[in-house]
Amino acid sequence: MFEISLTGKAPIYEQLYNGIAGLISSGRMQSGEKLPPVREVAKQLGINPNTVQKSYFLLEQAGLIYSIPAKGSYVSEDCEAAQALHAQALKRLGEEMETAKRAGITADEQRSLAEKIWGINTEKGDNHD
Amino acid sequence: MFEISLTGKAPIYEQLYNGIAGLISSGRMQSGEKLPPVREVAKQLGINPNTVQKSYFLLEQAGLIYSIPAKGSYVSEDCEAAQALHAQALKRLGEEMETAKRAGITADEQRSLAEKIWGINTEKGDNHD
Amino acid sequence: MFEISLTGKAPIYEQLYNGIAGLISSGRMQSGEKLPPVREVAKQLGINPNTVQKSYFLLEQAGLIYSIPAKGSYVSEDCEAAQALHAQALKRLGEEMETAKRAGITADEQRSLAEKIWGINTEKGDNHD
Amino acid sequence: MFEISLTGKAPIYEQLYNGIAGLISSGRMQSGEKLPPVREVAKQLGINPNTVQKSYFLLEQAGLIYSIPAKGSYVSEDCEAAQALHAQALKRLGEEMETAKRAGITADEQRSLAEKIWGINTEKGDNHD
DNA sequence: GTGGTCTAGACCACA
DNA sequence: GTGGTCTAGACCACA
Repeated sequence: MFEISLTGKAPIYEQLYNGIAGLISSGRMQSGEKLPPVREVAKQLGINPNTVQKSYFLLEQAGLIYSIPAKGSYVSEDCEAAQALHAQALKRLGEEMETAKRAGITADEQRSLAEKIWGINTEKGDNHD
Repeated sequence: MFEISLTGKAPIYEQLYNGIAGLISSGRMQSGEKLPPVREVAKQLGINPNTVQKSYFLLEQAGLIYSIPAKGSYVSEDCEAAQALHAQALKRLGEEMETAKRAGITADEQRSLAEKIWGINTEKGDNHD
Repeated sequence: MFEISLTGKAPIYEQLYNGIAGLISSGRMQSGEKLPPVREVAKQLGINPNTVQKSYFLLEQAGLIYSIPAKGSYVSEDCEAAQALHAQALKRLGEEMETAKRAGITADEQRSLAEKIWGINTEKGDNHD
Repeated sequence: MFEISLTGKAPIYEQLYNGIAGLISSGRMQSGEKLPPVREVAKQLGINPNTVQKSYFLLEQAGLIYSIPAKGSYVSEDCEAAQALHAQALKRLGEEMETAKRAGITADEQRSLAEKIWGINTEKGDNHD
């Protein structure tokens, strides 16, 4: 369902938050789609329902989902929140690139990395415009 | 001298470590160059000398600096450590790009960001605008 | 017909109760007027008939409406209940004003707000601008 | 220190949040002022530290305070958040007034209430302008 | 069954 | 001592 790493440094609730937020902002979860119940996620991931609850709570606060007690949680129709999230992801990537540059990563290294991740990156004569 | 954020989530000693490591791996601090004394850094940043000490200790462990008791700490001549650091920065950038992609950042957005940071990527003969 | 918010924090039955109670205490629903049938309200609002039933039950308990089995529900002639409701609304507004004051809302801000909602407060002879 | 009602309907963490937020937005807690430690508040109020933690967490998220692990929590210097809070309190008061009006509260009743709470409300010839 | 709140209590990194 | 995370488990209102 969702993926988390229990050994990683990032708190579980944050991993879950980011994972779900990513699914929403990238369109892999659609507006109105129902999220799995708190307790089920907890059972599947082998973590405490409280931890899942925290993630859902934060997602709701961010406007990405809405919860109806006794019914369930659903992806929000509000696309403002998703757009804000996208802007935030962009900002973060920019900051990380700054850090990388400061650490001596060259443009070539960056570009080669990006190609691996996003696929061939329109190097020469492709008219992607 | 160095920059840290007291309110940020990252521990102070880690921020300091990363900051200095970046200066070294990117060549802005040269081999043999003397680092400012622990106590001075602490006073300037308004933090506990123990915290600075921890950062220096970790930098020494990583092979990036060496300390001569009663003299001071110096940037290491050993370039292995710097290379390892460089590899690590690359890895981290890769991970962040993965995360960004998962969050819906497109190749185009990434490229445009990279160009702002590293300047136009026209190292060889590619004329991609 | 009536308005409710499924995503809001307040329980549906409470929203419905308050909405109808407001219509009665403000005179927009008259004594003896027939309320729409439980099932119809439920269908229109897309909620469970039990939930509507609960609201009607509470309205009846409060003396604001009365139900005749197999005929329907009607706004009560009893004005005691409506008066009690009015007193309750007053009390609530007072509490909210206390909260607002504690949050730093000034008398001026309050007054300007009230004027927007109730219209210019110039009932008697006061010429305060 | 702070006040909460264990019998009220509003969740404890929310009462605490609102109480502290009010102190900040109304200027009774100053920028940079230290908040009492989570555990101490919990002990004084006879509630669980987790509940206090939740309030502090939300206050930090709202930008009203910032927490430095192992040091403490402090009122934020950022006045944007406090302004947003003020705007929010205004909005809420407006909504409550709308509700009150819908429930049949008259302008006179409202004004008389406001006078009790904010003090004499510049009715006639006072030149508060 | 569902989301939400809360307690009791453990543990962690950090200062 | 401090904020922060997490578990285990209880209980609630509501649908």
